[in-house]
Amino acid sequence: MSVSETKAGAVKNLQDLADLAGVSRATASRALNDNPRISQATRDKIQALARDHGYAINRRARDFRLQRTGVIAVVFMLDIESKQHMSDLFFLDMLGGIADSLAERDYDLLLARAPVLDVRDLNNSRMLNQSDGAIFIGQGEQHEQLNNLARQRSSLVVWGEPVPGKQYVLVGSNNEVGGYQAATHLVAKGRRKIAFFGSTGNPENAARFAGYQRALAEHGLEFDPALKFDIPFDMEAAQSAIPELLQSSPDFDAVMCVTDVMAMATLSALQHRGTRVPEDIAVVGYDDISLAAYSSPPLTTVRQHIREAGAVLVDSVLGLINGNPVKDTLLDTELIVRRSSDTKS
Amino acid sequence: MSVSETKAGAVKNLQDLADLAGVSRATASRALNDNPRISQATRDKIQALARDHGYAINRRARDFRLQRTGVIAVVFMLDIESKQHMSDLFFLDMLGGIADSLAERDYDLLLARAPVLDVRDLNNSRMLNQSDGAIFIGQGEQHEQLNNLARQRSSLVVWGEPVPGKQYVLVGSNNEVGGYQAATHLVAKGRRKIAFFGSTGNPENAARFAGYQRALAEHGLEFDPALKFDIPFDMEAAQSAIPELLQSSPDFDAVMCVTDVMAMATLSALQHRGTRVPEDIAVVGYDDISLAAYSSPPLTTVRQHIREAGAVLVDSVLGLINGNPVKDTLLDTELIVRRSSDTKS
DNA sequence: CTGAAAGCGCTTACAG
DNA sequence: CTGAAAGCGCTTACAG
Repeated sequence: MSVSETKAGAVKNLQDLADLAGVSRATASRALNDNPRISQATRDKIQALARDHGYAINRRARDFRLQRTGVIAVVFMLDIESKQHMSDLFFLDMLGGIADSLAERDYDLLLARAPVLDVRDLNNSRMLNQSDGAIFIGQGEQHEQLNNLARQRSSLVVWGEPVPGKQYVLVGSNNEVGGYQAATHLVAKGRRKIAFFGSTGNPENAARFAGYQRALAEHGLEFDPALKFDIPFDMEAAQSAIPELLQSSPDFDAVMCVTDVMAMATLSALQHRGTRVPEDIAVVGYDDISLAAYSSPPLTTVRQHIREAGAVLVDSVLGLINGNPVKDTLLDTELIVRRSSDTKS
Repeated sequence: MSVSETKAGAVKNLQDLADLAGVSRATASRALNDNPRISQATRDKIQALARDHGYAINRRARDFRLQRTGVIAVVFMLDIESKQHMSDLFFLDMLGGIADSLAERDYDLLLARAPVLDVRDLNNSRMLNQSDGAIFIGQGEQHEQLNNLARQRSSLVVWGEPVPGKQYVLVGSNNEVGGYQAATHLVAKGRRKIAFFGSTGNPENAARFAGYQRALAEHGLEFDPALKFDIPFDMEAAQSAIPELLQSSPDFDAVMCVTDVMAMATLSALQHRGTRVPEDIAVVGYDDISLAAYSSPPLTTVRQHIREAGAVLVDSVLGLINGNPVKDTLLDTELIVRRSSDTKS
């Protein structure tokens, strides 16, 4: 028993802990890291001491010493022309999935500071220089810039659509099949004039559109270019564009939207002009964001397995960091039928 | 992430830059930080050199040396009983506001790893020990635990409702007034039987409820306890609870919901059973999340100025870190009238 | 106005 | 099995 057992000396760093245990800093460090070179007895004793005194290794110092940052940057690529927002709910759901996976692996998440207009600006930015790796969500219209980045930096993973000539590791879901599933479902429900809402300026949407066209062709329906509408991502713009379009456009009996958020804006606009959904016009979205089940009516949509996607993105970027070979991943999509396309749901 | 060394002498640290400029590391450091003790000429020269060679101060090392982390932790307090999710859109909007403000101030954002059940668990966690300050969103039912934390750690700000005896800096909006605005609006629209949807287990909702009661009283309406419904935050549970409640409950001609997300679930349930909104039942939400304008019908709601709130939270926590006196802030709420309560909107 | 030196809290090759 | 020492990239009191 020492003279005074008061917790006079708070254990604030490794040196304090080593002093307390009567060993060197080196030994204390190894013991805490369970290095087998240290005797089991010593390890136990030091670990117990750390626990009792509420000491935990200072991770920033550790990372600094190990020349890693412990940080993964997450960059949301926004479609410039269409003013897509970070508040797109799909992005936010995705962010949650990534955050959880990173936390499990003991990495921090650094959020992109601002909408990135040009990836080149990132090259010397703090964001990329001071993270161990980066996850880009969406390719936007910057495929080439991403390729350049990938050539210079090793640990970079992109969520999106595999485009020819890409030089980065890609994780995505099968957009062509997703588009095909949505359109095929509408055809099966007896719809014949199926509109397509959304810009196809980025690879993901272009693939969804290709799937839509394939579905029409396979079912003997002719694609009518007048039924393809370039709706902006931006909710505000979409909200004003959609009613206008509904007024002047040829008739259709179904709409396939390129995101759920756009589909919800469409529902609102349709119902406001007295159109019944799904009786008059069926509506299908894309993503299956968490709110899709709770719109009125609940939204039929193509589910992207977002949480799983987050986990795969994290696994992939950490694989690259650790120098492992990492392959592309394409996740399956899944049609979720709800009342917006099916009175019986 | 390391940049591949194409240039012969890549400037990767302060020493390299100093060598290039023919000065000491100390001078280079001071020059980059625009220290007036260094001659203007030297400062200009070194800063230009840094720019030309793509060198930026390694912020991790700098933070480490300065014994700060450059990180603010953001912790979302979830209402346990009612299984509130982080995906509540209000939280996500708030997160965006905080992220932007922190980025402007050159701080990183560390996201809470998991739903926090008991704040005490955080006390020795990495999250709090290795950040310069923390922002808690919502008090949940853990007011006391927050008080304990605040006594031990200085730089802590809470978003929520001012409750008596709190020992932490608080930022919030005026929930009592918000509730009052919502209910008063419904009364003004001629509604007489106004239901209240939501759990009042946390201080914010309790205040909204108090405002609702005050509005009824001031307008000579009697509060009917049968019209107060304890709806869970959890969307899934809410979705199943609401239809049930609609079936067995006394009649009402309006509903005030404690969040927009709940209001959207209510819209969906009401319309599914054939109730017209707002003709039969008017619905009012709370928060004005970005999707509120795009539901069908668009949602009347009490706006919390979320982006501004994020900025104030960040200013407050940075104020505490810098040792400045920081006062509580109560932001105003604003009634936003849309079609869910007003056919003429 | 500038520099040499110490040190933030760790880890690890090297030596014993 | 354990320790002394170097060093990650910076900043700053101290000295000149």
